[in-house]
Amino acid sequence: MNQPRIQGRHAGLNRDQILEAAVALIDAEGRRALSMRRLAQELGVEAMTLYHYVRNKGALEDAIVEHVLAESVEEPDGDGSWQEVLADYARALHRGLLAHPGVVPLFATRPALTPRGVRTLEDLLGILTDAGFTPRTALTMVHATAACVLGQHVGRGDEDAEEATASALPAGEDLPLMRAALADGVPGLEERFQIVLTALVSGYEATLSG
Amino acid sequence: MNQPRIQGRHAGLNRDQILEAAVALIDAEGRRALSMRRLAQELGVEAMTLYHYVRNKGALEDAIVEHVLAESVEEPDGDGSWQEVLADYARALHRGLLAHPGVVPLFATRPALTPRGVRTLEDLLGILTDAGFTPRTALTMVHATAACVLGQHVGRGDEDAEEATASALPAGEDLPLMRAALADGVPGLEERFQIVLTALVSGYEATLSG
DNA sequence: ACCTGAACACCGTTCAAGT
DNA sequence: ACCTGAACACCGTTCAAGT
Repeated sequence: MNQPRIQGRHAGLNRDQILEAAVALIDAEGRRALSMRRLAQELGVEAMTLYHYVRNKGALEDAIVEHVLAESVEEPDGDGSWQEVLADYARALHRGLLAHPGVVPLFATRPALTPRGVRTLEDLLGILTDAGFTPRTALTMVHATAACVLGQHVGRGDEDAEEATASALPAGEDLPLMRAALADGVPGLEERFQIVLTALVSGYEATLSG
Repeated sequence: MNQPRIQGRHAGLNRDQILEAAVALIDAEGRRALSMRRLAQELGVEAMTLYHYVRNKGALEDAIVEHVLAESVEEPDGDGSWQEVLADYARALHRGLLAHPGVVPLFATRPALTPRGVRTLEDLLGILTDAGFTPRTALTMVHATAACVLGQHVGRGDEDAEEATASALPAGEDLPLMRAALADGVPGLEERFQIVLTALVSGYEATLSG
């Protein structure tokens, strides 16, 4: 990556290389490590070079979000109940965010889900409307579900914030239920994801029959 | 706020003033405007002065999150079904985030919900365990619900990212369901919050009877 | 105790210039 | 076309010094 190179010569850079390097940098050193200068260095190039491929840092962050989404969420295969298809979609997003925890905060700032991937969305809407939801309700459900999944990942901060919660319990106070709840360890991300997904799907079912 | 003041004299600053100024600054100019130097200027003080009240910028951000939470979520009153109490909790958080959209990204980076407010949490657990949930499930439910609410707010970015979604629809493509879904305008934050809250509560109910 | 000034090692971004 | 160097207006944070 840090090969010296004759000045003024093409570096042979392209947009995807930049995005992959950016994601790799974030995965390795956290999102605070992502700066135009640092990323350029990682690519063996001067910072200004990057401005030939992205308008500015904001656009770079948008592109990173898109890149991670495109990598984890794929088009639903035709078969399976709407419940399974929606759950698969949620699980794919969940896995994508698990794989790149450092990019989660970028989702928090950037336009979010599916400026691209409209095709995937259309397919999802098809399956949901076939099940009896209106197009508008279906779209709201998909967006809402994605936002719930994202929400579970947000605020996990520097990994073991969860440990902190446990030890931050005021020593003196009388909090029997909190202590009982934490006896088998702090409920983690996976547990929250599971309970949310189950509840949402079963809640949407109730909407349909009600 | 910008009164001149004799150098070396006490500014009469305190932590709450700093936090309120910080939230006001974020509300007025967005979270990118929050810098130690800028906040200090707003308080008529030198940047370094702030370091007497907060360890560093990260600690300041944590404190802002706590401050907004404390302001919006209050202890549940004893009566009402667990469904109503949980919904009230979600609505309070929702309103708090609506009131301070600029702080939403801070929740995305910081340890999140309830380093303080453990009392509120204990009360919520009491109501949920009375209804038949185990303490651990109850805690997971509360955290998961809060994360879902937060998730709806995340990625709203600079307000009208939603408009962008509508106009970003590829002109040529055949997306009848997307277009039908968007015919009455893009489903907004409020609509997503509503559908999620309803689905979660009804989904949790199903867990209980199942 | 509380506040400041100068300094250090960083940022994103512009612009004109190199090959 | 693609890359660079210098410059501008910022950052967070340290440290020693003022009152």
